[in-house]
Amino acid sequence: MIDDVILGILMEGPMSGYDIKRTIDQSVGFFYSASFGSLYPALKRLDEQKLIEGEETGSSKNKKLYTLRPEGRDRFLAWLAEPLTRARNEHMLKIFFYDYLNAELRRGRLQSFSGQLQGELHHLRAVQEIVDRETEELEDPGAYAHRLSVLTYGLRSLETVLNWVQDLQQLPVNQPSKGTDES
Amino acid sequence: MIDDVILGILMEGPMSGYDIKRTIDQSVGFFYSASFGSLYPALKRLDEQKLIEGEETGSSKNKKLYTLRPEGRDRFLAWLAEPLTRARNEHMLKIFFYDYLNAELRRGRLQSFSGQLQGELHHLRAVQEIVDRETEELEDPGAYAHRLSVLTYGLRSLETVLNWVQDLQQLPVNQPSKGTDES
DNA sequence: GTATACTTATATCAAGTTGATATATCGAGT
DNA sequence: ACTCGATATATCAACTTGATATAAGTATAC
Repeated sequence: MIDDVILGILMEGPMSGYDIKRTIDQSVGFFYSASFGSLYPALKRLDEQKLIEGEETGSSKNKKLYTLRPEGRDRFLAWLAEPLTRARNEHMLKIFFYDYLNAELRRGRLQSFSGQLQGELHHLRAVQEIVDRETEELEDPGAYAHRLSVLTYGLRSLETVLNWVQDLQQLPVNQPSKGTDES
Repeated sequence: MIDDVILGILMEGPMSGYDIKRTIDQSVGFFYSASFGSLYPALKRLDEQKLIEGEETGSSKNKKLYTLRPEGRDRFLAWLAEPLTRARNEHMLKIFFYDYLNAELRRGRLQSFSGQLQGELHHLRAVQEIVDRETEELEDPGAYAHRLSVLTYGLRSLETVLNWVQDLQQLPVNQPSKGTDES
C-alpha cells in the first residue's frame, strides 16, 4: 500500500524521504497517513527491488534523493489499473492518482466501482428495512437509538461516495499529459 | 481498540471468541473488522488483565465462554466516555455503544465533536478555495480533475458526518436502561 | 451408515504499521 | 554564541492483518 503511494508521489519527480512524507501529509493527509516507521523501511525495500534509486546528496548528513525508475513507474501504473475497492480508503488514494490512468481503463473502473457501490447500497437498505421492522416491535426503541443510527450513517456515507463517483463519470475525457498508458 | 470493542460486545452477555467475531462482523462489520489473529491474543490479554473471565465449557474441544468482569465494564465505560475522534472510525464505534453512556456526558461529547467537525470543515473549505484559485491559473485544469475531486469528496464526507452528529444531538434524551453511569 | 463437505472453534506466523522516541544537522532570528 | 524550530533519518515494542493449520461437530447425499 505505502509502496504504491510512494511510487505515485515520485511520478512528480525526485524527492527525499522527508519530502515524500510532507507531500503525503499535505495532499492525501486527511484520509491517509504514513509514519516514518513505515516510510523509511518502504524506501529501503523499493530501492532493493530496483523500483526507485536513492542517491546521497552529499549536502546534509544522511539526506538521500529518491528517483523513480521505469520499473517503479510500471509497478505503480499496474497498481493504479487494478479494480477499486473501499478497503482502507484505497479508492480515494487510487482516484487521487487517476489523472495518470488512461481514460478508457479509468472509465471501466469507475463504471464497475459505481455498480459495486449500488449493490452495497441496496444490501444495506435491505438490512435497514429489516432492522426498522424489528425495532418497531421493541417496548423501548429509543434505548437503541445510537446503535441504530450508525447504520443510517453507513447508508449516508455510501450515498455520498456513490454520488461522488457518479460525478466523476460525468467528467469530460482528458488524456493524461505525461504519457502513462500501460501498454 | 479491539480490546474495548470486545468488552463492549460482552456487555450483552457471555460469549465465545467465535461468537464475538461473528457479532462484530454482523453489527459493526461494515466499517470495522476483527481478524482471529487479533481477536484471540486480545482475549488472552484481557483475561490476564482480569477484565474478562474465560472458562472452559467442557462441551466442544477448546471452546471457552468469556464473561465480562466488573473491572472490564469500568474500563469499557471509561473508554466510551473519552472524547470522540475520527481516527480509524473510532467515532462510529463509540457512538454504536453510546446508548450505554449517560445522557449528560453523551451530550457534551457530541457537542464538542460537532464543534471539532465544523472547525475541520471551515479549514477544508479554505483549502478548497485556495486550490480553486490556483487551479484557474493553470493552462489545462482538466489534467488535475481527479486529484482535485478527492478534496471535494473529503468535504462532502465531512458534511455527511457533521449532519449525522447534529441529528444525534436532536435525539430525545433516553437514560440507559442497564445502569451504566460511571460514577 | 458412511463418505463428503461445510460450519464452528482456536491457534500461529510472517510481514507490515503505528506511535513514540532518539539523534543530528541546518537556517533564522536574537 | 545561543536557542528554537524545521529538516532528516532511524529504531523499537506493541499491535494488526491475512494466510494458513488443525480439529471437532453437523448436515447432506448416495
